[in-house]
Amino acid sequence: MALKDAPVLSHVSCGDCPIRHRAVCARCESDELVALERIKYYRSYEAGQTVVWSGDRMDFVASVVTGIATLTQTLEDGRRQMVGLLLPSDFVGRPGRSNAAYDITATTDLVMCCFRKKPFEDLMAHTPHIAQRLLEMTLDELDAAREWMLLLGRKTAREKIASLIAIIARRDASLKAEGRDGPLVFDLPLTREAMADYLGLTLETVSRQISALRKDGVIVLDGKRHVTVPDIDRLLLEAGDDSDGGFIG
Amino acid sequence: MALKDAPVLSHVSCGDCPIRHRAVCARCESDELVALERIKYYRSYEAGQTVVWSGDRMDFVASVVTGIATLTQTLEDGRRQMVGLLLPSDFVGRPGRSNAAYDITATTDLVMCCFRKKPFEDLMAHTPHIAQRLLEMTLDELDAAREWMLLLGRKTAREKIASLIAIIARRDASLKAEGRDGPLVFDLPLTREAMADYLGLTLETVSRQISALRKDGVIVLDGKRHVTVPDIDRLLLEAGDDSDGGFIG
DNA sequence: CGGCGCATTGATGACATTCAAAAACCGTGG
DNA sequence: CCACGGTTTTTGAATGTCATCAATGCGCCG
Repeated sequence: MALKDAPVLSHVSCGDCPIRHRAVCARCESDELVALERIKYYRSYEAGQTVVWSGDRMDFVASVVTGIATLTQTLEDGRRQMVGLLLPSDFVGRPGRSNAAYDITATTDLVMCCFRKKPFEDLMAHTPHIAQRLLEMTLDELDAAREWMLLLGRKTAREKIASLIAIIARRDASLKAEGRDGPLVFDLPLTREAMADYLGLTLETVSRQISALRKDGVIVLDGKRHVTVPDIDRLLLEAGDDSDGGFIG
Repeated sequence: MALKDAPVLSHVSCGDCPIRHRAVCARCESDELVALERIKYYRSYEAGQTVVWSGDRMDFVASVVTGIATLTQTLEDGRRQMVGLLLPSDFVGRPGRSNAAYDITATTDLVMCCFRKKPFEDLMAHTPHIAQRLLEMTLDELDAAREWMLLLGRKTAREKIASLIAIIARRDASLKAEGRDGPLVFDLPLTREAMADYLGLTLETVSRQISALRKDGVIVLDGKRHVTVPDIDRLLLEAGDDSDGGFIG
């Protein structure tokens, strides 16, 4: 288990950072990195902990180093919708805004590399490489949000589940950089309830559709969380996406 | 055929541009504006025309000057979801990408201020004010997309319609900068079908819910498109949003 | 073992979709 | 001015998908 006794990690050199090449600092030269290094600090959260509540003052921005966090919105009567799934290297918070717009929750044990907002903004003004990278990341997130909107607005429950499993499978494969084909094997990092919040469904429907995909042989389950995808193309077909599961040039 | 007599508008000075203070050029100094002015050109499209198809090569970026355009995604079987609603001053296209990710359609007559991508990217590299503004606009769009995700995933048909009308009403009021209260009056700039694509509904459901809101006195219709909102708070209540309809500090 | 959290399964019903038809609207041309 | 055809919108009835309510099962830890 994770961070029992280390709410703040010891200082890790940026050169050794696992997200060095993907995070907001990806494009920085070594002198820029030194400046970032000077103002950074780590925070960790246990699975289930809330990082900030929507509307609360938030005096820092951060990169996810390890673990997974979610952004969610809530209607007064309790209906919840996840609007962001933050994986390692993703950026948290918004320069130029002082209060959080969403609830941020750690769904696994989580470590973030934080910068107090003011110093970060000042640094950004002098460091185009940071602003450039942040723009690029934000545009990617916008694309992801739009893909997600298609899912929420137009896909069936079964397609939603298949899509989510495909997304997780793809991410996992890219991380492990596995051999091209052969069955994919991974763990679902989300509870049924979190999946429901992601997909705009109830947890019962999520459970039913997962069972259905299992029954039809699209996925194989070992326990609640451990998944094998024997045929990724079959899964993508079920997801209803454009043939290729495709990316843009 | 398309653009009867004005495929390219006469050159308008940036100083006189109606979106000068809100578009991607908003922060530019006069010398920066000159550089932009040198590479800009206008294009117009008639209502209903497609600007580009998803996947097509797109060698320019642009700002909407007047009119409304939409971004939509389509599943193979024809299900469509709008993922962006582009109003005057909104930015179209993505620096660093050569092909369109979405269908872009003019839903009204449309004028755009275009920049060929390469010169724009070069200019952006030397002009932090443009990149800064673009980042800010992209972050705003991301927030809007997330609000939209909540709508798509969790709101009922009636709430979706009320939300859309509220969004249009708010935008319209901010444009006309009207007296605080008193009934709001405006036109819906979208067909029932476009609303359905926006909201993840069928056009029949859109029609039914609009009728229901009319029957309940939440809105007053004059013809198909002309709307009066006698009580904006009532409408916001129907939209199911956070009490204030609110913004973040 | 017993209790707690998470997940599955079942029965029922509400809400939105689908299919179908009628009505209202718009521009055109007589 | 009105008639006409095409398009958009409204309305109706039947169907289906997913939500809701409720009970049961599973795994884990004290």
